[in-house]
Amino acid sequence: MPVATASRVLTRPFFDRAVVAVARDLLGKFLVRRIRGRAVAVMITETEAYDGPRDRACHAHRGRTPRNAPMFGPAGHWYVYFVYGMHWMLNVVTGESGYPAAVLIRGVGDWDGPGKVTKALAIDGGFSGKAADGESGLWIEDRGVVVDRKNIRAAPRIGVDYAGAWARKKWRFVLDEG
DNA sequence: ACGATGATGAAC
DNA sequence: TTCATCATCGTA
Repeated sequence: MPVATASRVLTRPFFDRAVVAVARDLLGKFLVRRIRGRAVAVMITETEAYDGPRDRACHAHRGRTPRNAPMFGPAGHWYVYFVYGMHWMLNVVTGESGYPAAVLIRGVGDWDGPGKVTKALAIDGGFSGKAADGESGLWIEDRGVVVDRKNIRAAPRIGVDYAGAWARKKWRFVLDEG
């Protein structure tokens, strides 16, 4: 007899909203990675929003390229890219198709730093453009964790000083310990 | 404070 | 084809 689970896989309607709202709402959700039949789940504790062609910190600011193409696609898909010759960055696409926006998963569980997240869960560019679902082996679940608004801290995004005024927008969200 | 390390995109 | 840049991390 299966036990009713509080776990719910997040689908397109969750992601098909304004990117800043999605970034905030992803705190307390679980990133789940299937490896050899096992599901490894870790709670999302830090995110950043990248919002469209006008946001100078967003990769889509300079238009569509082969790399950032997934950002222009439908919400609920991964955008994964390689930086600094070493690290894979995991983003999930948000908003309506054609509008390039995505949330960077910066921290999960005890792993602070987007490069550590992908390394720990064996995530690489092969996921870019794939759907965030069971088929891709990487998805996000709501496991019933209730996040108090008071435990969410908003701060400027990391590593985007080149973006001028856009670098000062508080589009980074951190889940503080309750 | 800095070097590792290589894909990306824009310029030529 | 070259070149500067880069949504980072570990070590000093």
